[in-house]
Amino acid sequence: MGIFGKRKSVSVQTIRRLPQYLRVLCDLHGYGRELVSSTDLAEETRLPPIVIKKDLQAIGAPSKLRSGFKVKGTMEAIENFLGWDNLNRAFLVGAGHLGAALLGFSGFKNHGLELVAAFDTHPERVGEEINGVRVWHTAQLKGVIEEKNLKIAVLTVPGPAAQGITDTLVACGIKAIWNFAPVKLSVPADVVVQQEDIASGLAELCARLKKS
Amino acid sequence: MGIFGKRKSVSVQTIRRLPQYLRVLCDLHGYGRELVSSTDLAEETRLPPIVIKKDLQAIGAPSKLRSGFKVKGTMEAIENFLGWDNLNRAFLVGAGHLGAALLGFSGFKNHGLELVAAFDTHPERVGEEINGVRVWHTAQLKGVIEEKNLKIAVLTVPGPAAQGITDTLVACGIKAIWNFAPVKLSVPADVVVQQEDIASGLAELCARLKKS
DNA sequence: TAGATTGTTAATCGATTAACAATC
DNA sequence: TAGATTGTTAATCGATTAACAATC
Repeated sequence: MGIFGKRKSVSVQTIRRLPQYLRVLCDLHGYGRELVSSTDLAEETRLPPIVIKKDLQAIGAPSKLRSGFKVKGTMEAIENFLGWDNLNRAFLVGAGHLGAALLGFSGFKNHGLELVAAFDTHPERVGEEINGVRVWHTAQLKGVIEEKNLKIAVLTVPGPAAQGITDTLVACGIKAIWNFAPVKLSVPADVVVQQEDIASGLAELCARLKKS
Repeated sequence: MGIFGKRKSVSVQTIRRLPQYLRVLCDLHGYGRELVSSTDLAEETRLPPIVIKKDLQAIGAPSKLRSGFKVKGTMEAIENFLGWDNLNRAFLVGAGHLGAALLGFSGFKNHGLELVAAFDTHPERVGEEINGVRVWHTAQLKGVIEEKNLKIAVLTVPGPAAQGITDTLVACGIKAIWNFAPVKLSVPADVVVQQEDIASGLAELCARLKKS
């Protein structure tokens, strides 16, 4: 964001496609490819080439006229745009199966997210380590958050518990919540809530299945 | 779909919002409410009332002029539209943490999906029951699928295994795949693949966090 | 009646798509 | 040169939003 005011904002649709590009670029980079055209990327992602060209242009990905986009530079542009070039330390609340699945997903480190603590209320989970991450009792939330100065929460608790935990998180000064519970959370305007609703995907699947 | 040809198709955006409405309607129905206006629903979901009105009109939800939409009838309209009024039997491949999380999610029964089998290659998982669902060895895929006449697969295997399993599934005559692996699957045109990409949500969160 | 609401049509907005110039 | 590609502008399309009539 320069001194000349904000540039035209990038659409959510574009933002949500970026990780796809990043995965392909990462592979290509591994093979030693230096340039890639939008038609090449289109083949891999099965998106229209023009969409890809526009998306990459929107985030200012470097290119060579006539030859395509620079693989390494474009990776860096995406990572920089998403802030994935430095790690955000985050923590997880609700160390059930879903929580454990997320803790076990090593890919987050490449996505700017490092889970450094987990919380749960089940006595048999508290004190455990899942994938090297200590599980604390939820009662210790405030203390650990403040000590480690954490600002991002991943919420994988059962629906009925979500709003209560959220209120605590907000009181602790959390700035972002990635919510996997199927519940609309009430938060102050300055807290970012990213809702992950698995039912939406299922609905889409079912609708497409009916139509086909 | 009447004999006069297909009605104007409902947008994916609308489809993905339907489960939200269904949840609120379900609550209201539990309280005995019979009618609900789009402004009421807007308050609960924090979507613009006009969006809700349009969405519900698009699927032909019943209403009473001036009084709002009929709670029970609208629930039925959504469930019917999504095919959630009768259960689709499905199975899961990959009984790790994420798979176990999905098997443990009882909510699917209200969403038209019943997981009746799971598959994995880890010897210590095979033969187990997770939430009452038997885990078979992946080698038994074909036999079990045919015996139970299953058409819908939920894929929760590691990325590198996804395409291989998919080829097997396609050969078994599967019609739909709900894919949680961050991999674009290659399938014939008549197989529906619903891609669930967790990185998209994270990208959106990170972009919003940077902007705020 | 007044007011809140659905029903319906029109206007707006922005994402996608197309077109074509520039260029190596 | 010819061809493939980015760069850039314009056209299209469809979702969202607004407006207002009908009505109980």
